[in-house]
Amino acid sequence: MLLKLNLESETPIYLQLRNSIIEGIASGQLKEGEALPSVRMMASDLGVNMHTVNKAYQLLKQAGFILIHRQKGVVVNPDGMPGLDDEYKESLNSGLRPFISEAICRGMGESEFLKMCQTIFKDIKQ
Amino acid sequence: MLLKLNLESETPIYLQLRNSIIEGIASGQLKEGEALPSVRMMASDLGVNMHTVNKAYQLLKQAGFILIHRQKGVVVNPDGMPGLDDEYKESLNSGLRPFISEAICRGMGESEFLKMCQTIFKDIKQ
Amino acid sequence: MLLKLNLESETPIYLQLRNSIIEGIASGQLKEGEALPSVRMMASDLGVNMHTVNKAYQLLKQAGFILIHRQKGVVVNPDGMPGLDDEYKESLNSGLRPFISEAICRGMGESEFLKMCQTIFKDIKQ
Amino acid sequence: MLLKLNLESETPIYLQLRNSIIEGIASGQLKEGEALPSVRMMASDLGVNMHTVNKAYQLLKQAGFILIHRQKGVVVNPDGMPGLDDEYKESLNSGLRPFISEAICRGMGESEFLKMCQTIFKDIKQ
DNA sequence: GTGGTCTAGACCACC
DNA sequence: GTGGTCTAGACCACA
Repeated sequence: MLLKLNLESETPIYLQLRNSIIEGIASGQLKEGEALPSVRMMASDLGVNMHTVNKAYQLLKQAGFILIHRQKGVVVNPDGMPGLDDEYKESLNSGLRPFISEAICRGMGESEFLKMCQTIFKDIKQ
Repeated sequence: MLLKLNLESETPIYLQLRNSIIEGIASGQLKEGEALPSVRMMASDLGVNMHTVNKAYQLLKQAGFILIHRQKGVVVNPDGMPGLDDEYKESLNSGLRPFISEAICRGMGESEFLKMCQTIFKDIKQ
Repeated sequence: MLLKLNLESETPIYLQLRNSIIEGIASGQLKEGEALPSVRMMASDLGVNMHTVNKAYQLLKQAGFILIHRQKGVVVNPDGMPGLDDEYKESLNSGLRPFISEAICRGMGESEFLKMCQTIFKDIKQ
Repeated sequence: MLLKLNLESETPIYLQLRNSIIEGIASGQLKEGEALPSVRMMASDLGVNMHTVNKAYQLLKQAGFILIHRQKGVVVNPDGMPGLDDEYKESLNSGLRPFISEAICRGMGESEFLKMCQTIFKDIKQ
């Protein structure tokens, strides 16, 4: 799996990394139980600091997307992904709200917005 | 118009402010041409620093949502909002992508996601 | 003579006023010895504060472009315009420098820049 | 590269700084990809506040002259300078107009004005 | 170490 | 009164 980082983006690298891995899982490129490169390996591959990769992994582990075994390394959680609890729905809601507000201001209709979402869905699932 | 800030959020205050004002415009609570409180006024109302409010205003000005007259103060852009240019669409796309990836991972179906968006649309427009 | 003000510009109104009057003289629309509206008159015509017009007039008077008689009112200096002293040349030089620097950075050639100046010359002189 | 500031000038420090850096790029003293001092470093060098330097950097970043990496610091945009779009030409035109008007009033001929521009061009490019 | 954010308080230009 | 500029000093996120 190829990870794309934009070192000049406003988004911190560790978040880009987190997002890329989640997108990899969503798209099926990373399957449950599949191994991920070690922290050092990925850091070296991407040319970023080890701490940066570690931070992304810790975020993913804490949310339940991956498991980190001291010896066996890092794997996509074989017991399934974290679910749709209320806390997540609430955070998703808060996260989307500013995007939708701005879209309305700029004159984007609801249907156009939904269409864009559908396009992204298709694009991720391929 | 009542603005709600969460001083303990990870989102910087000036961005929360920016988002709240955009939502206010989207919802129609703030109409084109309507005046906004002066930087000092709003800062005092919200209990934050003048410069924090100013930063939010500058962002909104730069994007074309508001006009800042040196003396007359701040008004919602009476000539209409910024439009749907490609640059914006691109940024919207990039911004939504991580949310959709995570939603897919967590087992949220496309229809459920779209429904949530529709709910937010309704909620903002009231 | 019709003065055009942009109340939303970054440039202070009194400077826009000063510049417009100078351009009027340069273009020949205002001739030496010709009368200008009184401070109150012009302020009322333009819908701006009296002090603002006064500030523009004071600037023009100090530089020698106009004369202000307590009774007779304001006239374009009938004894001719201020000349090309070294101080002015120096200030012109300093003022143009940033424009030329940026033009170079953005890839505008010297000839293209000079052409733009010539166009402005023609446009003012008509 | 040596920057000269005039703390008593009417031009705000952050603008002087912006102009100096642009002139540095135009003259070739600052090359594309070259690093600039950190905000704190430059502030300390110049004896001004960090925020003043930051404001200049933010202006330059927004216009596309430099890139700001959160950790690596500031560099002259290695992908080249911003181009000659219509918006810039318009602003250049508006910026030059008052200078040309005044030059005409003061009896400076078109050729003399163009000559001065050429001199500045040479002076910057060296 | 870097830039990002926030505060507190000051003076000035403009109208 | 408004926003614009500048200072001084603080804490945090990031790498």
